[in-house]
This record gives sequence, C-alpha cells and structure tokens, in this order.
Amino acid sequence: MPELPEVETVRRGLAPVMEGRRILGARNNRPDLRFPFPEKFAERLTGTVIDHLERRAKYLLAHLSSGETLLMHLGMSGRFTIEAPNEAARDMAAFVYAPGGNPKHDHAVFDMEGGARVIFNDPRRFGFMALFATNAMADQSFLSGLGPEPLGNEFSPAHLDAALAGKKSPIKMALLDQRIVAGLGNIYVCEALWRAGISPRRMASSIPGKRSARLVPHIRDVLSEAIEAGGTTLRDFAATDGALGYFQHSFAVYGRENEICRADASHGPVQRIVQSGRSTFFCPSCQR
DNA sequence: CTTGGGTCCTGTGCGC
DNA sequence: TGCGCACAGGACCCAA
Repeated sequence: MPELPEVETVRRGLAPVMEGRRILGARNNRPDLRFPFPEKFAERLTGTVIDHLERRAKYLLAHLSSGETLLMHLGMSGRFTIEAPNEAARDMAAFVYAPGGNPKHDHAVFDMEGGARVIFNDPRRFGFMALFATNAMADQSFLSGLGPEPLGNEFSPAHLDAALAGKKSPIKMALLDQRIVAGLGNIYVCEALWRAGISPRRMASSIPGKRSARLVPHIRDVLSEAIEAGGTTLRDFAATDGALGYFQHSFAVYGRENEICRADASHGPVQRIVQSGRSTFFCPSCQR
C-alpha cells in the first residue's frame, strides 16, 4: 500500500489513539519481519508514552518518553488496524486502513492507554521496525541517506536539477530513488510524470531546467491530492465506512494499460512497460 | 562511483 | 475446480 500519501494517512489515523498516550503493553508475535524485531521489543516499549508520531518519507517514527524512537516501515503489504473497545475509540480510528487482514499475519500489537489496540499486519513481511535512541537518530542508516520531503521547502527545481545532473538512469528510476526525493513510489511516480508530460524513459540528466520546473509542482500536487483523498487503496476491502483511501479513482495512468488517455481520448491507449523489473504506465502521446 | 538485477515473502487473479 | 504463472504499493545487497 504504502507510498508517502498512504503512510501519512496511516499516521493521521494512528495519532489520535497513540499520540500522548502510554503503551500499556506491546508484543511481537514472531522474531522477525524483514529484519529481526529490536532486542527486548516488549520491555522497551511497555510503559513509555508516545510523545509524537511523525512521518519521514515512508517511515513512521514514534518518539517515546523513554528517550527512544520506534521506526516503522510498512514494506509492500504492511498495514495498521485499530481495534477499538468503544464508540469513542472507534471514531478516532475512522481514518485507518483496511481492517481485517488475516490474523496469522498480525506481527506486532500495541495496547494503548485509552483502550485502543493497534495491530501491525504484514503478509509479505517486507516491513520492519527498529528502535534506537532518539538523540542518535541522525546516525540511523535508514534515515541518513534520505533526500528531501517532496512536500517540504527543500524540494525545489534547483534541488532536483542538482540531484539529477549526470544521471544516466531513466527519470522513472531516479524518482523512485529515495536519496533524490523521499516518499515517492511506483504509483505516484507514474502519475506525476504523466501530469508533467515527461516520458518515464527519458534520461534523468535531461530533466534539469524547464522539465524539472514543471515536474516539481506536479509531484507536490499529486501527493497532496492523494493525501486529501486518504491515499490509495488497492486490493484491500473493508466495510465501506469511509476508512479506505479513494485516490485510485483519480489515476490517470497507473493500472490503466490499454485504456484511453484521460487527457485526450484521441491519444493511443495507456501503455505498460517494464523498467528495472517494475511496471510503468504512461501515455506515449502526452509524455515525451 | 553508478546502475541494473536478484532477492526477501505471501496472496491474488488470470489463462488453460 | 484445480494448477501454474505473473504480478503486486519497497528497498537492500551485490556484481559488473
């Protein structure tokens, strides 16, 4: 699920039941996800207060009163669900993703002060968690190499120009590189390139200048709109209580192979190609 | 140094 | 209905 807008949607959903609240109990139900769970996971989390729940790129960062920070990544299939014991907690949970994953993939559980139970479910186990001293956050390899937040001030055409200079890889791959800009994934790269009228195959070094001036605002827009829509939900179905994101209905190209271009029905259909083993969708007429 | 491919893992949907 | 294969929102690791 998770690119920046989905992770941000999850953060907003979790914040009301986690932020400012004590973790009354925590446990992991298996020793590892993509990486082993942190040593003494339960002991280090139980009893501490989540002072602040932050998002950086596709990471969630829970800053704890213990002086540690819990870093969480959803991988490809990770999701959080909230089990709420009462009406008030259910209301707070209204934003959260896709309840009802197979319980055998419930890998971590947090029982929160206030009564909510937060469950991390991840069938593919590409997700992971890490726990480290907050004041050593800058040393974390997960975070230290990340490029700027695409919705922050640091992400500008000038930044993109510098980051893409001399890059021989296709712009599609460069935008997926979290060191260049942090938070884009396969969907939003495809959508942003379509909006900007740039071919995903174009060499990254040909973007600086007018094209990056066009691309930057489109990246911001598509991400902002997706956050506004509650992110994208694919293949995940749940009670239609408004909890699921609906940005997928706004896709211009992603998953639309052979369908007509939304910009101009007279264009050839949307094409799917494979770049570095991943699907790219684009309109060859719009995108040059 | 950059770049591309393989890899981790389970689930789903499709064609036969 | 069953079976096998392709594919899935990420990103690390390593060879070239």
